[in-house]
Amino acid sequence: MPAKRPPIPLSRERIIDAALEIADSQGLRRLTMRRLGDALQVEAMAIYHHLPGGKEALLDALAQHVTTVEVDPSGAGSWQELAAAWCRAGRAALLAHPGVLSLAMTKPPKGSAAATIREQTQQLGDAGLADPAGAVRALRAYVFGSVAVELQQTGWADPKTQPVEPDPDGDTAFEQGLSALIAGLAQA
Amino acid sequence: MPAKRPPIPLSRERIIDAALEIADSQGLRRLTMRRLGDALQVEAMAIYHHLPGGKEALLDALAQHVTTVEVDPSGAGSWQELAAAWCRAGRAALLAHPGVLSLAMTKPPKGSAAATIREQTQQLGDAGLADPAGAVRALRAYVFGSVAVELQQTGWADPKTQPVEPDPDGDTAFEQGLSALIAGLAQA
DNA sequence: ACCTGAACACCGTTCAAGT
DNA sequence: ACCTGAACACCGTTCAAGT
Repeated sequence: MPAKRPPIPLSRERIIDAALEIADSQGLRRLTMRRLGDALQVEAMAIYHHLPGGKEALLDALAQHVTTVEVDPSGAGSWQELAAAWCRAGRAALLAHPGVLSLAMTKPPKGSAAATIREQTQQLGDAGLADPAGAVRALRAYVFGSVAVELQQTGWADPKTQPVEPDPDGDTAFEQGLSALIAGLAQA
Repeated sequence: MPAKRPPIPLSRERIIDAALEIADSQGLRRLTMRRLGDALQVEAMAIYHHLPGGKEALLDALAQHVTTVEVDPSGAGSWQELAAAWCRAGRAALLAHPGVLSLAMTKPPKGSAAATIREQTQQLGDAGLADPAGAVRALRAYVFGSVAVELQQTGWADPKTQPVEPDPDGDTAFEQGLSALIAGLAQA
């Protein structure tokens, strides 16, 4: 008979991971401090010790987690390729955690999420784009929106249990719209 | 002293209007069956009589309300103008009720919302666009996303009380990205 | 037919208390 | 320092009961 395993100490990171798993598999509505405590083998109240802001801070952290992305600009030959790389990375991060998309789109970007936007703007400016701030705004809008539409279309509704299979239709639709938008930005 | 005014009978429409007002002014998190009942001068339980699906049905109805739009195609000379008209109408409907944007983007379109998509696709096909379904998907994505980004930028966060003032920056950013996308669709 | 009151299982969060 | 137990105000929803 195995001994009772010593409890892994709670941490901000473990809390966020467990919360993402619950939101993705059961929907944001079922992400509850008490359920989160259960998943972490701990009373719900213990969470407050590691996340002082309570549930609101947890939701902020989840939004930040799926909107923080890095792209290495050295691989891209033109601002068009660079913009496309940022968009693909952003889409992948959002699709990885469909349960918290609504938070990602709703919460104003803070911390690492805001840093992501600044870096993207900087890189596109360096790559020679005339209005990088406007472009980043348009590209972000497209990424958010296309992921939302894709999840609507694949039938991932909030409380369902469907894992997100990579959707070839979603891929090509995304790439087509993306080329269209980038082509349009080049003419502006 | 005025007499106690006779209670206006409850109706699905009054319920939805009151719910939108609460969500817009106080945030979706504070939209509660009990608070909704208070706003309607009625016990919360009375609502179930008019909205059999309970709160889930209410949220569906709210999403439907802000994603249902009509556009008269006779005013547009080209599919480009027609597409722009649909996008502006869609954006206006979403901006009118910022509190339920996350529902609009998350819930799969049903009923009149689905009908809106079908009609838009039909009209753009009639106007000569080659792949109307793909175009509508890209345009919807852009509208959803740009409204989300605009609301993030104007600082409308879920629980705040800010009314949505028309944002000239949002207007021009929207129009610029929109022209870019439509121009790109023309080349596809 | 339409609304209410009481009840149930469940929330988020506090606070004092344990170790 | 880190976690627990009990408590409080508040949820969504049911069901029998009122009118």
